[in-house]
This record gives sequence, structure tokens and C-alpha cells, in this order.
Amino acid sequence: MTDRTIAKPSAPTLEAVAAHAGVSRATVSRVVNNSPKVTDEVVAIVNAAIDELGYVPNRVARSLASRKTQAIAVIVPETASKVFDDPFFSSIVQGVALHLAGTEYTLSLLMETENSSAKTRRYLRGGNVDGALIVSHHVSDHSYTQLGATVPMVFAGRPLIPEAVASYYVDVDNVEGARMATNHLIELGHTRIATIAGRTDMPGGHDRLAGWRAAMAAAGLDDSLVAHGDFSPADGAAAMRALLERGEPIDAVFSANDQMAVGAYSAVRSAGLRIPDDISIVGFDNDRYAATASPPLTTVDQSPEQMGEAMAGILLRLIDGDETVPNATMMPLELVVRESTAPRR
Amino acid sequence: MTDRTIAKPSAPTLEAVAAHAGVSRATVSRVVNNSPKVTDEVVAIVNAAIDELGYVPNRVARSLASRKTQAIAVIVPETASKVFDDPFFSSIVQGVALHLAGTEYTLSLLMETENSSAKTRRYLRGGNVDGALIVSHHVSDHSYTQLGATVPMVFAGRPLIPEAVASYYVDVDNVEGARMATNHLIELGHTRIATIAGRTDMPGGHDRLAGWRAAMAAAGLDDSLVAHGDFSPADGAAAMRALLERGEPIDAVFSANDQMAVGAYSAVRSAGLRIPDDISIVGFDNDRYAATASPPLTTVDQSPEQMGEAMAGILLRLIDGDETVPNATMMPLELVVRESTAPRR
DNA sequence: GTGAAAGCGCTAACAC
DNA sequence: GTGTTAGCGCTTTCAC
Repeated sequence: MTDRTIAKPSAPTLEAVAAHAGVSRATVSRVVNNSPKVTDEVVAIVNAAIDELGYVPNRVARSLASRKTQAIAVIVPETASKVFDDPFFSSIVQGVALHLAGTEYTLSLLMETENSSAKTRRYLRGGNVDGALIVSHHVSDHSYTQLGATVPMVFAGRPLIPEAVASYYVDVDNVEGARMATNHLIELGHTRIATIAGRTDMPGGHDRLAGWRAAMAAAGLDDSLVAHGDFSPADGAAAMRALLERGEPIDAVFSANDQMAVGAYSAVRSAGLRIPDDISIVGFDNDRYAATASPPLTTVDQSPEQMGEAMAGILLRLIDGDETVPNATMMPLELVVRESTAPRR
Repeated sequence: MTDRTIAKPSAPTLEAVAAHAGVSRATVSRVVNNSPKVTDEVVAIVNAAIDELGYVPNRVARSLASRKTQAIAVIVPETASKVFDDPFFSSIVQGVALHLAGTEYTLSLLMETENSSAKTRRYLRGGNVDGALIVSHHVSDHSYTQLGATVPMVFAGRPLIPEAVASYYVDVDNVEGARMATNHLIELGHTRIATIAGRTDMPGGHDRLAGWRAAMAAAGLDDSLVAHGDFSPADGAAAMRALLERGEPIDAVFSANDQMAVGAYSAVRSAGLRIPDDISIVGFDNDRYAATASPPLTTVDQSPEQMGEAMAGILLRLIDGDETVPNATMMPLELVVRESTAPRR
């Protein structure tokens, strides 16, 4: 086999392969696309020609003709540093990458820059990709929804705006997760359970507070111990301090996310109290703050990586024209019990 | 004017704009591409038609005709989790994204998966992108070098294999950085300076050891205190332990990276010694381990973000056919003095 | 300055 | 099964 793969200046075209193999371009195209209706013999000849010439199909030409790009975009309307530092985002992208690895699709990562929203829209409408995944904490970014009619897309998280009802999204049942976390505390015998809630204008913040309320109500407990924060450790510390300063007894806390829970740790300690001996704490997210906290934080695991995988899977089905895809897909949530919670003394 | 912009299933084409504006397709194309040779009047008419129709050029068709994709790939032959967890990788990608934000280029992120090396090669040769950035710690991945003839590419880090001499890369002067770090220790009055070297089959490991040797030799100091590790904290601890067990006096240590330096911290303490009182330690990389270590680690900052920006800039010049781009571009290195180093007592 | 026409490299009917 | 013939939507000479 003359395997002379000399680096030619211009890549060989399908036409060159056809000539070399003595068949038509259509046949070469069929072979390249694994069409079943080609003689094994011809397939062999064509493949030999392909190898000999080192032919690689031009994806752009292919895309133009087939109207498929075999690429999807992951749009994260956040700065690059945020995207890489926030484990939620990075895990989702990881999940997407994982799912795509088993396919022929490639991934384009679009992050927000100054006013790149317009740039992103043009990108989406310019036929660069077959579909898009929108990942954001900000509800407002469901504004991309309108483009859903042009190109299939799947969102991470439930849309808050009503116009987006018809959009596709993958989410976790935050209400249920918060309920699980709170019930865990209740089962341990705690009765004075506070919550450090997040911003309620975000679906997650809103629903987690609702879940806590639901669990408290179901157990007939007082649900007045509420403080709010914006999901950062500093906010968690401040919220915990505020809770403690009320002077009312508190034997457990449910925090809307791990970062605030870890912030609460320091406030609890500054008050001379121990975790979990005096106060049990449960977080939400199971991010890296949770596992490395001391003591390790009991939390609700939402596996953003699985979420990313699910999003990619759904998008691909949408691209394939699957009409049976449900608008909402809920991911399972799991309580991870660690050492920050203990039975009431 | 019959301005019925009803949401058509298929996007308006350049042809539709031409018809709407009463000009030829060529003229519309010229307007879209800001050609100077079009009357202001005509430009206005065409732009009006574009707005009215909500026309967005199809990038794929454009790419096929112009033979430019306006996209570059960032290839990181590592698993997605590694890419996102290792600050070196994520910072480079951030830098690239930053640079690209000011251009019309988009970024495709390709991470390694099982046997995706072949997939990546096809991607590169398939005309998906105008150029590629290869970011890896593994020298072997300079194997992509051969493709450099097909599509422009820029590597992060100097190639170790000789065949790659003609490739483009951005790197830091590791020898100089190690020398700076070591000289800092020497200037503080230390004389028994050990080094925890990395793997010498990696350019960084090799050169940092060489820099330490050079500085020690220049100062006429003994350069026998050498231990090796594979860049992890555990390796750093083991290496430090080995150094200490020699029983020879040591008053300072230069570690080939921050992670090993932090590992050395624990070994030093287990031996009942204090940092920097008994032993001064300098790291390399200025990653997040360095800043959060206690005491904060004096280290050499290599700013991978700037490196990413530089790589993107160089690649774009290469794509533009700039013949004056040098093969090697060295990024400045800076010593960040923190509290892990102190004058000899 | 503007238009006509010829592709870019491939896929997709439609014949044979 | 295989070849023929049109395009996909745009850029780009080349005339005018």
C-alpha cells in the first residue's frame, strides 16, 4: 500500500477521491456517510482511495449542503473567570462534554463579554450550531428564549418568566430538595430550625425557601427564623449573625447553598457555639465548599454534571426532531449526610 | 411598503435582501462586508432592507465561499474535569476568551476524551477552524505539530521534541524564573538552599531545576540538595521529608511548583520546624494554593491568563498570514514575595 | 460603483 | 447500486 501521506498544500477533495477510485462523487459521499446502499466491493475501493489521499471531508461544505453543523453551543452569560471558578458552571460543561464525547458533535463555548449578547444572538442565528444550551443563574437570560423558535435550545433551570413556558429546561426539584434537607433536621429531633435563604427572585432561592417552609409546616414547627443572603460565604455569615442576634434558641440551620452554609460556620463559632454539637447545619449544592469544610457539610447534591449530560441529551433529541421531549426534565436530588448534622442533644 | 415580516420558517437569505433592496446579491455582500466601494446611498438602502428582514448572514455559506471560519479551537488534551480544576488551564482559556472578545472570532473548546485524539485531528483537518491553540502539560501532545502545516497553531509551552522546532509557542522563561526565586533566597542570606524539583522530562521541570543550579553556582553555593516529585502536594511532602532526613542543614527551599511547596509545608512542620523562621520556601506558578497557604507562599507568577491572551493574539496574526511572527514568545515572569520567606536568622 | 456569473466542497433528489 | 444534476448561501473575479 503506497502510504505516502505527504503534506499537500491544499487538502484533497471528495472529487479527487472519486477520480482516484473511478466512481462518482455521489458514491464517495455515500461511503463517507455510511450509506447502506453501496456494494462492499466499492466501499473498499473508495476507502482505499480515501486512505491513500488522506482525505478528510470538509465540514463546512458538508454543513452547507446538509444544513447541519454537528456542533452545539454552550452559552454561559457570565465572565470567563466566573465560568471557570464556579463549580456549578464548570460541572455542567463537564457533563455536556462527557455526553458529546460519545457523539460526533463538537462544543462551542460562548461566554459573556462586554456587550456580546448581540454577538451571541448573531452567532445563534447565523447557523453556526445546530442547537444551544443556556446556562445561567440569571433568570433574565431566558431572553434567549425567543430564539428557541430559530434554533433548538435547552436551559439550565426553570424559567421564571411566563413567556418562556414553552421552552425546554432541565432543573432540579428545589422544593423537594429543601424539604429533604429540612426533614433530615427534623428527624434528628431539631425543632428550632432556621433557614438562610437566597435571593427569592431566582428560582433556586425561591423554591428552596418554599421547601423549607413546607417541611416546617408539615411538622407543625415555627417558620419564622428566616434570614436572607446572596449566596456568598460573607452573606451566609451575616445572615447567621442576624439569626443569632435575635436571641431566640436555634438548634439547626438549613442554608440555601453551601457557600452561605460555610459562611455561617464562622458566625456560629464566633458566637462560641459548636457544629454540630450546638447547631446542626445543612447546605445545598454539594460543591467543593461542602466537602472541604470542617466539619464536612451535610448537603443536598444536585450533580450539575449529570444535569449537563441530561441537557446535552435532550438537545440532541430536539435536534433530531424528537417531538416527544417534555419541556421540563427534573434531575434527582440526593441528601449527602456528613458531619455537620447530629441528633439533638 | 408591504412590510409583512411574518416569522418565516427559514431565515431570510442574502438574495431576499437583494430583491428587497432592488440591488444585486454582490452589492449586498459588499455592504455586509463593509466594502468601501459602495455608494453611501446604496449602503443605506441595503442596510434598511437588512434591518427590515432581520437578515443575518449564514456563517457556514460564508465560510465555504471565503475559506475562513472565523473560529479557532482551543485544544486541551485533558479530561474536562482537569481542564476546569487546574487553574493553569482555566486561566489560559480565560485569557484566550478575553482576547477573542475583541474580535469576531469564536472559540471552540476541545477536550480530550477516550480516544478523541483522532477525532480532534479530523476536526482540525476538516476545516472547522482557522487555527488552533494547543494547551497541555504533556510534551507528547506536541504531536499535533505535524498538523501545523495544515492549519496554523500555537502551543503553550516550549516543545521538547526537536521536530517541533518550527512550531509556534508561547512560554515563560522557566530558567530565569527559577533563578529569580533562588536569588531571592540568596539575597535573604540563605546558603543551604535545597530544591524540590519536578519531573525533568517536562520542559518546566527541567528548566526550573537548571535555573536553581545556575543561581546556586553563580553564588558559589552547594547544589547537592535536590529531591524530585511529580508536582502534587503529596510528592512535595515526600520530597521535603527525604531532604530533611539527610540530616544536613537546610535553611531554604525552592520548589518547582506551588502545589509541591504546600506539600513541603506539612513535612517541615512535622519535623518541628517553622516557616519562615527556620526554613524559607519559594514556589512557582502563583496558583490558588500559593495565596491561600499559611503562611502565604512567596512564588513566581507566570500569569497564564496573559499567556492565553498572547497565544490568541499570535494565532490571529498567523491566520492573517503575518510572516514576521517569531516562533518563540516569552512571557514576563514576576517574583511575588509573600510571607513564606524571611532573612536568615 | 454595480451586476453577472462562476464557483467554494459537499449532499440529496432523481434517474438509470 | 450508481451516476447525474441541482443546489446549500455566500464571495469573488470579471466585465460594464
